[in-house]
Amino acid sequence: MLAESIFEKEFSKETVFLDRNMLTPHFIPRELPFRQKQIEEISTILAQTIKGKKADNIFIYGKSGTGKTSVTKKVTQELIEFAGAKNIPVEVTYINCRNHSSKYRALIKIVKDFFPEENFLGFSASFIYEKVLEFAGKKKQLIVVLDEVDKIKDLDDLIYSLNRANDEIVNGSVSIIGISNNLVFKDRLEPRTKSSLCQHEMVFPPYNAKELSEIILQRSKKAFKENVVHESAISLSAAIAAQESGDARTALMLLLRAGEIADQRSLEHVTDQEVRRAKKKVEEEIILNMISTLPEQQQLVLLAISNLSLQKQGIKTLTGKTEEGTLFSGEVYKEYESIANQSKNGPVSTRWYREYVSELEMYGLIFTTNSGKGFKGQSTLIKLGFDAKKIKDAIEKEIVDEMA
DNA sequence: CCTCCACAGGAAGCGCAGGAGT
DNA sequence: ACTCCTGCGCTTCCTGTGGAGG
Repeated sequence: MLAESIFEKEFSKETVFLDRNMLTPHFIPRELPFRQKQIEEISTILAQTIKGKKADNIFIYGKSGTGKTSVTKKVTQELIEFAGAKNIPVEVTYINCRNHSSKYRALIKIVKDFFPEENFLGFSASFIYEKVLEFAGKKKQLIVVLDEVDKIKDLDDLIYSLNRANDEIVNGSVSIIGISNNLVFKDRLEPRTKSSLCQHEMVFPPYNAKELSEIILQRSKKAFKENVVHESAISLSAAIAAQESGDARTALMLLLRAGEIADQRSLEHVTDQEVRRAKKKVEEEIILNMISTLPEQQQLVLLAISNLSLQKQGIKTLTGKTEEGTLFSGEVYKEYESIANQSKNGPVSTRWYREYVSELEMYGLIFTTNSGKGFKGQSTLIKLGFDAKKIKDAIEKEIVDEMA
């Protein structure tokens, strides 16, 4: 088929969406339901900056998809707008620490935001620090948002430096907002870092099913064409997400995928059937993603398990019935051994193989039970958690990629 | 009952990479 | 630039468990 005709076909294709961006994680809605309290709290604290004072540092904790980032971005955005209109020097810089995972990289990101035309890569840490001081020293109130703050390796240093800035500049200030979904990480910090970062601590609770369905209802009104999405599809998405995590992102992702499935099948409506299909698809995506991040040897173990699952009928118990897809630990190791012998690093020892197996179980990729009575000796019975063919394909593709 | 088999899982230690100290 | 240290992935060794078979 000619490219042109593909474009034409895609272009004229009927779609259930008005604006699918409304359902993606990057989108920040104007209204953030059920977060009024948190918005007020943060606004009150940050309001100090428009009076020319330093705001307290804030530490925000909550599981993923509870609106931490959205609330923070929204509040700071409004702060900037307000300050801009009144000509008050307030600046906000947002840093996702996953991409800027050290003090040095975070500082670079800060100065780059303030001096966009200059390039600072390669300059010494102290020089960059001076640049931050220079900028804040012009009677500026800086707010530094550190999202996924637990990803920073030398966080103690970074917090210390940013705080020290407040002593060295007279008319400006530097305030920090730290965001994390990992609560235990702050116990590893130095006490003074902790007390400084946590001047105000806030917890964002997960949404319940009712809240979730209201949230996604609101968004789906703008994301989809009118009367396309059935009410039951909304409540099902909310129920699934609430049950799993209370995570708004999951709920929206389900609805987005459900819409895409409807488009693919040229359906005019999104019903709970599409949501169920979407759930399966999202789950598969997560699993395949998980597999691709597994260490190579562990992938081989998993490959051995899926190979045998496809070949064998199962094992027989003493009572005579066959256990579908269940494998002995020993035979899996033999299969793994022969696969691994063909790869550049040989197989690991049986001891370590057992560790791999129990790890795979922790990830939920396989199920294991102790053989207990009915079998020779004591062994682990292994069963694959998902479709063997799909897992096999995924791993084999992964291995080919690594060779290339 | 004893021994062998087939495995589970703890303890110790080894080699290595990467960060800290100097 | 050098050593020193430490965590990590892994092997080796070992003790324990429980059915199978003599």
